[in-house]
Amino acid sequence: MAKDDRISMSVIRRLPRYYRFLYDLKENGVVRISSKELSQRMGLTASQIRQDLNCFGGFGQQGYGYIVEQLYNEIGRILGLNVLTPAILLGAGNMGRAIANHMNFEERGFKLVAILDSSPNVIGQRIRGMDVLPIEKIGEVCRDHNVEVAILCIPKEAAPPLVEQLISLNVRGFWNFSHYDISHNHPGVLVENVHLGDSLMTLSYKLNVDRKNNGSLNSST
Amino acid sequence: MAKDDRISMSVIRRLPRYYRFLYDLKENGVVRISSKELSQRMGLTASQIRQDLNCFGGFGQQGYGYIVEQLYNEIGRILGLNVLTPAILLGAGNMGRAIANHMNFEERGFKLVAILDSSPNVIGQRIRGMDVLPIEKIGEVCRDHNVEVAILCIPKEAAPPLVEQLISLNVRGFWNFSHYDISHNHPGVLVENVHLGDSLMTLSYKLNVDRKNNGSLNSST
DNA sequence: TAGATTGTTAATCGATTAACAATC
DNA sequence: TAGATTGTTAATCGATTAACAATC
Repeated sequence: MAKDDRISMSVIRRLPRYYRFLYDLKENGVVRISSKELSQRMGLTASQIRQDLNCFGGFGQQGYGYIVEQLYNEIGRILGLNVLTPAILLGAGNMGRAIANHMNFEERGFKLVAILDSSPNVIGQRIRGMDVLPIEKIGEVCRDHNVEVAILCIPKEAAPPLVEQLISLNVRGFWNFSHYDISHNHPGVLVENVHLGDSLMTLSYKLNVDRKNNGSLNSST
Repeated sequence: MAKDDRISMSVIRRLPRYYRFLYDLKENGVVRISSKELSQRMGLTASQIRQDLNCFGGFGQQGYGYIVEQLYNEIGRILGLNVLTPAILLGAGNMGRAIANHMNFEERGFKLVAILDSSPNVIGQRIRGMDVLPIEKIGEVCRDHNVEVAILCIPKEAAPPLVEQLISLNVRGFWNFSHYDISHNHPGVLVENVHLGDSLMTLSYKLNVDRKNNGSLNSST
């Protein structure tokens, strides 16, 4: 349904944000919106919004704008949220537990089917209605549930061999919270990195630049 | 110390990753590295690495390369990790607790000075050696510790008024895990957004594109 | 019809890559 | 010195913005 197969990541990464804003508009009973008004609310240019959307098709009506609910649904479909991909979570430490409890997987295109860990302290604990399974069950779980995605909330050192094993078990996507860089080591595998430490250091940088340009006119966003 | 004040975010966002790779090299006893070898390990071009580093100064030696430890320290300094900015964490739910326990703030340029929440269920709980304080103490805490940064692990609805209050208390940086978009509503304020839901939906998109280009030759990274 | 707003092409801007002279 | 590799300029590539004809 896409007009072109090679859509740039810059465009893709804006889609979830459009999706959030459209959801809010929808909830507030807004029926239609023009690229101009949406651009003002989101802090973008109207041109960019129209360009982005037209990568996937003409969802608007000339002279009228976009129907909020329809556009919301289209973007959800483009993001593939209608298909629930089976995923497992590896590592039930602080971060793993938070992700398991906090994320709304079903509304983001995933179904969490199991949580696994290697530590006897956490195996058997109950998280989000699931028993934490011993890591040894990984093969069984992947086979039984056709697991396609692994969420890595494990220490860096543990990552490399686990990634190898998971790939051999037909896992082809990773939501990676570990400090290990999967991407370029494994071409063909789909990776979304969440490097929280990197994000925090970026904020540190911004603060420091701001300090230098101190009392003066400036601030970098 | 920067050669130019306006360094693009594309460059900045690569710095933490350089920092991680250099740390590993350092730990493995590697003393010097050329842009070429680093580029191969990181999956970048050597050209890009040299361009990036030269935004901040000439850290290398012609004919030799870069001294790993020195470059590591320089990048740390550029990121401002030597200055510990006082920060508070708002919201001691799953995500807030995970962030408090999991993040190595001191090595990323921050010092976590307090955790606050509005729910009687969590107020008084002990997290990382700190009692969770009632949200009403926010003014006192900000004043006493010269808090510059707030980490938002709160629901979307709670964010807007809190952000206003925090700005009036001289908080000028946000590490934002909430679904509320601070950035363009508050120019001049420094924001680093961590939209985990957006990241997850992006992964969903990649999987779906891959499904379409199925058995065939392709996969988008 | 007149007014509004899209879809799309063209112009601009920025980021990445290539090339090479400078120099350790 | 010869070889290696940087720092930096020039060329290319991609992404954003502007403009406008198409059309609801």
